[in-house]
Amino acid sequence: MSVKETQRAARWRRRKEARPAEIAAAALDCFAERGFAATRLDDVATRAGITKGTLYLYFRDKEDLFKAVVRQGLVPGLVRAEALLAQSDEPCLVLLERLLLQWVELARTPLGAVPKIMLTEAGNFPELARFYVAEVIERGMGVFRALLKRGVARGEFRQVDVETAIHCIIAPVLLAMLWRHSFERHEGARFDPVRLCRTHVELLERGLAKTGRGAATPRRSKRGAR
Amino acid sequence: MSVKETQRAARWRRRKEARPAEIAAAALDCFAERGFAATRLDDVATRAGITKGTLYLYFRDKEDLFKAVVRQGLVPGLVRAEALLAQSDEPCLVLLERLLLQWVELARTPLGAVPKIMLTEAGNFPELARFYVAEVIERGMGVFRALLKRGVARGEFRQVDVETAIHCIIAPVLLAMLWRHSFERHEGARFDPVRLCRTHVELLERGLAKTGRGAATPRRSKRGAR
Amino acid sequence: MSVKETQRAARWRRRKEARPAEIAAAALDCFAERGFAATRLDDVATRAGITKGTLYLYFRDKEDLFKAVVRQGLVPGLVRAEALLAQSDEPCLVLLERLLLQWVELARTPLGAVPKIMLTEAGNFPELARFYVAEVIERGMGVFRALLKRGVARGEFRQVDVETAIHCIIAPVLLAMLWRHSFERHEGARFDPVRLCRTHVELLERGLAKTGRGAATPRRSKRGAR
Amino acid sequence: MSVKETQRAARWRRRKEARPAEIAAAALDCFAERGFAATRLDDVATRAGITKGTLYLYFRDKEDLFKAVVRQGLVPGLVRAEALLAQSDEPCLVLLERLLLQWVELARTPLGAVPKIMLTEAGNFPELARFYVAEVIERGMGVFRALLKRGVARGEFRQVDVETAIHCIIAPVLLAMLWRHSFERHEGARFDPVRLCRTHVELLERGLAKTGRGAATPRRSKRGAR
DNA sequence: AATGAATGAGGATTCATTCAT
DNA sequence: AATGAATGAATCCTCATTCAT
Repeated sequence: MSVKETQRAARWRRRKEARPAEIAAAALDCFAERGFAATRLDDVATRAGITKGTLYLYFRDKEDLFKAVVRQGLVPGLVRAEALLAQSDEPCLVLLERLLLQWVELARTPLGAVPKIMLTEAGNFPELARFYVAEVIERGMGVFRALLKRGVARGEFRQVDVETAIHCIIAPVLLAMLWRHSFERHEGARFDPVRLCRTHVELLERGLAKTGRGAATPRRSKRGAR
Repeated sequence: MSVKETQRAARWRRRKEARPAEIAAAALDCFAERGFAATRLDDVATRAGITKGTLYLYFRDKEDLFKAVVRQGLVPGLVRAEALLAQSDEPCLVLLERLLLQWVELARTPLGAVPKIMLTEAGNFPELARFYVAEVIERGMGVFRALLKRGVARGEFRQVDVETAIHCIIAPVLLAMLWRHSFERHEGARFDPVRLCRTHVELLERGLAKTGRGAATPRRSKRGAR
Repeated sequence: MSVKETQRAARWRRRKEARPAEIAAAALDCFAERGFAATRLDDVATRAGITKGTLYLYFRDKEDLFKAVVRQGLVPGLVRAEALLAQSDEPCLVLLERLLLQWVELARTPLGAVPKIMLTEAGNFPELARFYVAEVIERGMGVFRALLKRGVARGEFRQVDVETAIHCIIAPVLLAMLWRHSFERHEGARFDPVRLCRTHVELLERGLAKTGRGAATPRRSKRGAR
Repeated sequence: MSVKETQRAARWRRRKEARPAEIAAAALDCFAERGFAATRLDDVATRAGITKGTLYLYFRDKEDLFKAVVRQGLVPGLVRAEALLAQSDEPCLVLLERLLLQWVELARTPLGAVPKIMLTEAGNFPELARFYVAEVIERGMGVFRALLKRGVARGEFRQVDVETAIHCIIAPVLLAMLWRHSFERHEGARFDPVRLCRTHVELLERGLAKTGRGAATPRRSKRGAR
């Protein structure tokens, strides 16, 4: 085998190994645009620069492709978030804002569509749903759980129902992502994710703050036994 | 017309008038289970105890049927909310909690699936999206907009970016509904919508409260020009 | 039975007897507009001021209705034409023009659509086709056959292949009617049926004329044996 | 690419290129038998030896298929006619007869059914009607228009209302085609298209002839200003 | 006699998947 | 490894016809 042939073969192999990722990337774009069911494999193939038949060399079927997209798309961001949390020693509120801002950036990318797609397809892919809950949702919530606990432990946050508060914290960011990839594309009513984040953090800042004498206390105390 | 005939006609008419609602109810169940696109009208018909053709006596097409579901299912709640807001003179925070709790109840019913469906299908059914934005989203946000403005005007809430804050307020409730009708059905990780609401309101209570000397202010003030 | 009741009953009966004709008239309009297959019985019923179910009290099915339309619509004109031919003693060419002009007037009425519909549906209703050929076409051609023969016999026309010439004579008028009820409705390229008739008669005048020395003869004679 | 591969590809390609024509041919037969609307694509596919889905690889929809049939079936004849007219220098009457005879031959083939189909469906498929008027009717009339004008210009024909005369000239041939594909299939009353043509040309020969002293003139002149 | 609610067969179209090349 | 022609199941919607009232 000549050198040239070896190189060619190497390029081929590289090419072959890159293929699945290339296809998954193309698929993500399509899924983001139209959802799972409405995406035609023909379009995926075209966007990936191959033909429909070739898809089936790499993925058993449409579902298989979808799984690959999800698996490929979401973990890296989580790893980064976990690293940030582990390494940084900034005030928890600052960290919180940083995390949320980082996350909400996804809204602008096709990856931001994954939650929407998962929401849709969870029912049809129980196994994938399990994977997603375990590997993405739980892990993501884990980051915020750790942060909240740290905040409370350090006295930066007041005592809160941590598990529940997590939902309150992530909800607006998730909403931003869902919105962006659904109504916003077709309908006015746009809103700025970053601004949303800021306002949200502002609310949280007070909502989570330790306060012996906040204006809020009176009402709660009145409600008593409830 | 004899008495007998009148009765007969009445029964007919009652039947005819009941049909759309019956069908819409059956449709809601189907849509909730499989989404809009994946629902077969044949299934809807079967569940409603009629045949496919009969559907078309009452609804122009699938989208029309979905609109009817939305109108029948969601609009009454909005009307009630608007009425409550207009009539009640309770503190805004109390009203806020009442509205959120009322709303989050939907999570337990098939109606709670509608937001998920819309989020999912908005991209593929623009006309439906327009309808939903206009008839439900704008209107629902209108309620919270009015409430927030009233709170600020009366000095019950501090000055906030109202438009953005709306999203922060509704996000957790929406999230609860989406969750319930996607992952929760197949996957553990359950959470209690009511408890979520309470915690959320608790956070908002402080987050929205007017406070000259809250624990939160220091950091913000440090950030200055921002 | 009171006088009033008798009158009412009479009106009813009259009504009842008029119904089929009313319905057929409405059906003609519909058939003329959309053709046989594309006409919905619902539309016919609406136009006749009744409901779909009532149609079936008077006509076995759609085909039966169609037959009634044809039978009702076309015979009167033929009778008139036959009468004219029998009574008038004008020159044959004058009669010919009169007949054609009278006939082409149909182009402007819904009845003008019947030939088009028959042409179309002959294949699907063999029995109706038989009826139409016998009762309308043969009879109509009979009129022109008689006229041509009379013209030849009287020396007003030259010797022609009568059977074939009939087709040449009626073709433009038929074409006018077909055109009017098909392309003309949607597409420019309009033409005036009356003018067509005049030009046609003008051609026929010479084409049928006895002429020992017309400009035409030379070529024919050259072709000889043909 | 090896020789073998080239051949293989060639066979494939030939197949692929042959398909549309094969399908269109099958479609023509079906359309001729039942008309446009009544033809089921399933039948077309079966007759073409393929399945329904394959149709859609080659034709966007039913209308597109019909257009292909027209293009494939009728346009070549028009092109030939146009060429004949452009090249030949024979007397106009001879050309006219040649064109009509050529054209009337279609009556015997399934292609002869196309005018009937178009007449029928023009109302329900406006887009098709537009296409047909533009691509076939206008073009076909153009041939005869040119011929008539040439004849008049050269003094072979007398002055006639060219636009209207066109209709008189083509009407019998059209009628022959319509007849053949409607009543004649089910009903006696046959007639010979070629003979019709001859008689028609014979009439036209005289009808179009320049005549200073034809037998026809007297009546016209008597009617004066008309 | 009239109604009109209900039916269900029927057809166009789409697209994931297969397989010969 | 790659292709792309072919498939056929799946689903929306229409409308002639029936029949209980």
